[in-house]
Amino acid sequence: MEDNPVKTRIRNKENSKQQFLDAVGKILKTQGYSALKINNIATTAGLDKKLIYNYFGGLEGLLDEYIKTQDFWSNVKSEIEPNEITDGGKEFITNTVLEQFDYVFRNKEFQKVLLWRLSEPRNSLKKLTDEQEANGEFILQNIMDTYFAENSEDSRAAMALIVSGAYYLNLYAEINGNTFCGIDIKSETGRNQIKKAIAMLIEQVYTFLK
Amino acid sequence: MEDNPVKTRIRNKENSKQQFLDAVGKILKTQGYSALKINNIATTAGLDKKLIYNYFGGLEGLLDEYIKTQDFWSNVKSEIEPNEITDGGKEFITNTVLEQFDYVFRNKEFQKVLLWRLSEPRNSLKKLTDEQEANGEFILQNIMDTYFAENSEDSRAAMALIVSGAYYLNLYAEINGNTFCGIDIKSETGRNQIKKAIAMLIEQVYTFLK
DNA sequence: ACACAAAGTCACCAATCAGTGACAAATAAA
DNA sequence: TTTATTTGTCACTGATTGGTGACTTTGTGT
Repeated sequence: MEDNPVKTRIRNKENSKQQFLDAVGKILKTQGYSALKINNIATTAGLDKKLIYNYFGGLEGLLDEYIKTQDFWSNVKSEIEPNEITDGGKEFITNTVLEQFDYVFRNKEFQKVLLWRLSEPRNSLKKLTDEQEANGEFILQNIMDTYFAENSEDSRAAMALIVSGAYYLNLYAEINGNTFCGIDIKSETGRNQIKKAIAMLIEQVYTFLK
Repeated sequence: MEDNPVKTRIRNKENSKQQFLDAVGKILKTQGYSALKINNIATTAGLDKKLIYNYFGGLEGLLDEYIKTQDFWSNVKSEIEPNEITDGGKEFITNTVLEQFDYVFRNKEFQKVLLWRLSEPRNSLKKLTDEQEANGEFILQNIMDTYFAENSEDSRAAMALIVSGAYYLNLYAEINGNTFCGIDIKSETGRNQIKKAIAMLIEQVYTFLK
């Protein structure tokens, strides 16, 4: 057994800061962004709320710091070499969207961040969004635009719809929704149907808009 | 000018109930569902919060009652006669989805209800969802399924993605987001691109899955 | 005019919230 | 060991929240 009758805690600023950041993630995942109150966070972190003011300048600073540390689109900015693409990126993009579809499904924290972004105006969320766009723009310009040429705008709009749909269906299925168009989004078979449709729609975009 | 030095209000229960329901809609539209506090609603309605308890049994009852009165899918359950359909419903469905895309864009209250539904588990929201599904099922069964036959599941999955995308893009554009895949969803030109893509994708579904 | 019920207001309570100053405990420097 | 700084706790304030009992005002029926 441990040797401290009176529980003593190692004091470390960076460590404590991380505990607050972790608490934010945990609360977000389990209770949603509306539960991100300063008392709740302090209790979850097991530290005093005063430290949030000392270390982050308040709740806003802590939340912004948390958002800054997040990176949910790492799979999108995978080190791809445009030269190696021979099919206009069809396979790469299909795989990326399918991966993202499953990733959103698995990662509840990401779901809540997406929801948070749809719900509350906030500079750091806006910045997160801009960074995501910047990542996507790389793929769009270097891979899709060169392939679709004068149809690139149409292809972008189609991709926007498909990717958005993949996001929405996962958020929808999580709360208050089981089926969409009669498809059970949380079931294995339902998800496979959606995935098949994603691949099919992208395929159609590539053939029709060429 | 009015004749009352001391402002006297006509006392009417049904009238007051409606004022509360209107207040809920107004707050939802302007501040989002998280601002639906009992004090806020009472102030907005210009009545005492006690009446919310008297008339609706509390905040929950009022919110449930509000949700019950909403019907955002009236254009979907338009009186359509399956017999009159000759193209498998392609034109009808395309128009319906395009209408819905613009309707969500215009109707901020509907946007907030959609967001609410994605955010908070609630029986009345679940019921609203089920009713929407039931409406959609009519179209799916009587129009699409007969046309797509053995491909009906694939067609449903594709429609789910397209409709979901139309919802998500509007929610996305409203808060923290300007562009998605480089398309400005709130601009006239951007929306036309999305609409073109919606029509194109549905067209492709109809030709490819037949 | 009167009584009575319905409609509505108000003052109050308890719980929860953000924020802060005073203090205690641990660590590092001397 | 002593001193000083950092790290952390605690108790308190003031504002906001949901909820309720006692009250006043209005309308209605006799």
